[in-house]
Amino acid sequence: MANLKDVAIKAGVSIATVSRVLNDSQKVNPGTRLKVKKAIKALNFQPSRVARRLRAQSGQSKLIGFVIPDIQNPFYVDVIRGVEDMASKMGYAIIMSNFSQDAAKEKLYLDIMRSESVDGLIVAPAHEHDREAINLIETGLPVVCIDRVLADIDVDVVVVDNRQGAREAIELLIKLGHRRIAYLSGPQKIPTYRERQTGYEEALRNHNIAVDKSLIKVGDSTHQSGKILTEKVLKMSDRPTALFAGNNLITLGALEVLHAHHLHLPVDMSIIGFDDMYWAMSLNPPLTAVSQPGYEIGRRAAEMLFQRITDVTRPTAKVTLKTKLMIRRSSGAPPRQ
Amino acid sequence: MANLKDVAIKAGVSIATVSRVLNDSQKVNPGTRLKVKKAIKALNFQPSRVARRLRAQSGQSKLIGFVIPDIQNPFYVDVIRGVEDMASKMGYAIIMSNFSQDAAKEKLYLDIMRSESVDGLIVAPAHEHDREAINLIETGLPVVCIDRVLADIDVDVVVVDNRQGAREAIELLIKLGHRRIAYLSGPQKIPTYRERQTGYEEALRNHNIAVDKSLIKVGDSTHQSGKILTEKVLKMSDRPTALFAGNNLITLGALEVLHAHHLHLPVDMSIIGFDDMYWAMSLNPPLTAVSQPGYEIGRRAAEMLFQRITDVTRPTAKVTLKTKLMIRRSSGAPPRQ
DNA sequence: ATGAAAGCGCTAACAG
DNA sequence: CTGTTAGCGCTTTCAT
Repeated sequence: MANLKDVAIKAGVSIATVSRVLNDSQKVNPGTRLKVKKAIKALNFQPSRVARRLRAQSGQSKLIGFVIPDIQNPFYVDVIRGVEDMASKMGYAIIMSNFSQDAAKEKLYLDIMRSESVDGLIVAPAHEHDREAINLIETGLPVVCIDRVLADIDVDVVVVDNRQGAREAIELLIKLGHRRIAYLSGPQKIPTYRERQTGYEEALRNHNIAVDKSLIKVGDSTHQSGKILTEKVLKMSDRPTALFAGNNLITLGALEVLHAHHLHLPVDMSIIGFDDMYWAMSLNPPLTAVSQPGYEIGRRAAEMLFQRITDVTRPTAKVTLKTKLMIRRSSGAPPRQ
Repeated sequence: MANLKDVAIKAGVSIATVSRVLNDSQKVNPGTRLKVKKAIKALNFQPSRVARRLRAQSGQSKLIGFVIPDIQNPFYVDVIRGVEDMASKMGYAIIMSNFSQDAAKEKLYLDIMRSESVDGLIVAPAHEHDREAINLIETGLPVVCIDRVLADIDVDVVVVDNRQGAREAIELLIKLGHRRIAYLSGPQKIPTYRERQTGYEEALRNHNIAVDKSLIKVGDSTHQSGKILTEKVLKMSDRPTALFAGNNLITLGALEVLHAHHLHLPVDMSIIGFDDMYWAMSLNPPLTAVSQPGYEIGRRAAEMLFQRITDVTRPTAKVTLKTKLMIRRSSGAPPRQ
């Protein structure tokens, strides 16, 4: 690969001059500039981002990192697109890593990001006491958390109103006549699932329906877990008439089991999922879902990160985005009596 | 961030010694090693990958890049996981970028990868004459192509037997009694779609069914395109009895339209999709699909890349993986007469 | 307007 | 076994 020196020689100038035209800083004689540009093109020269970053002070690398909890979850894919669009608009490059909910990998990638001298990082902490994330923030690196908050530390964050989103979903089911509604939850240590549960319980209480703890099934946030929890629900003697799934992977798992049991949705069982998917209408019946604005979350997070990189001292902010209940057919009609 | 020098001072040794314990190269006095390790921990020191990479000769960065055509497509998500698992097993870090089928972005990210001094790159070329990809390979950077081959250039590649996969799918439909089968294709300039079409036509010819060009609908590789093409098919006066969708996004779009028209699958219309998804069983009816081993493609591609990085002169190889027809209910029973 | 040179953090060759 | 030192490719004073 050609370097500055090669270009300088070819153009008959010093490397400083080449660097100047590269960054079109200061005054460079138009003639010289042209010569240099020609040399750059001729050599197919690309400045090394690595050398640049080594030289640059923090905040000037034009590089951010994004550490993704689970790339199999379409929600994060939306977030990625949002981050990316915003970043490319601002002239930033992104490096992303997926840690598949594996704590060791999370640490590994967080370390890599740090040692890649990123200007800042977007992180979805594993849970609210995520030591890795906290340590990282304490080093002073600009960080924006998404999806999940962190306890005991002040940090920029963009989240969604999980409680409200869940409540609306449950209220729809109640309005439709359901009284026994199961909640298929992800791990309780993840705050989002607790918040969704709070919304679930609130809706029930508001309508004078006692919360039956046996209807709250807790697993992890995977497709597989959705299957297991749904099987459990179907085995119950006083089976609920509706399901509220804690995330989209759980929803998909639940649907698989429901279909396998040849249940007719929504008549035999109603279901609402947390997280919409662009292909929710390809499901049969089309899925009623609490839509999180994943793209917007990504966009806002990137935006906040750039602001913090520019001004490290600005007060931290918490942005809470609204969910939207997408009413389709899976929530359906009143339950059979 | 602490650097080598800080650690050296703290441990009372030279930076060379610190570097040695870091790379546990050569002999270092166990006592000294301990002191250094202690200093490293105390300062929470992390060697800069940037500086390391600047210093390293090509092939020693322990960093590979992966440029993804469309992260919304679950197929690539599987590939990512395969690449990642293999890479982390081999001690490589990955940087990935998604270009959302946007040629300008593809070039941008390819350039960034190059200027990040990656040791090698995994690429799914936009099409077989993708200039960017070809230029890149010509610079001598180790590259492995996946999913799509490149014309006129010798490069390592791992693909799938698209022709065979498509043929099996169509043969199943024929066996089920279908005679009029539509193919919802992605862009013809992408070789995979042409290969799938060849398989489609072969199956038809093998069973003495004339190929009706009006049944081959060409769009792009998106969900939206799947919807449009399916609407077209449904408007045909001599509507086909089965659909073969060119990729999973197209499949999902097709399903959405089919359900919207209240068609009963597979009785009113049978469908087989190219590309399986882990939630194909969550669809109703469960989707019959040609499963591409995405994870395995990623694993193999990473493996080949590491081999090429180690030995640039080895002859290039083409790995062709088999697809597997996952017969579920959407392909269904014979068509109504 | 341009060039010379220092130095970002690290590794490796060489000396001791 | 350990220290000294020369760069890797670039940006940025400081001179000219």
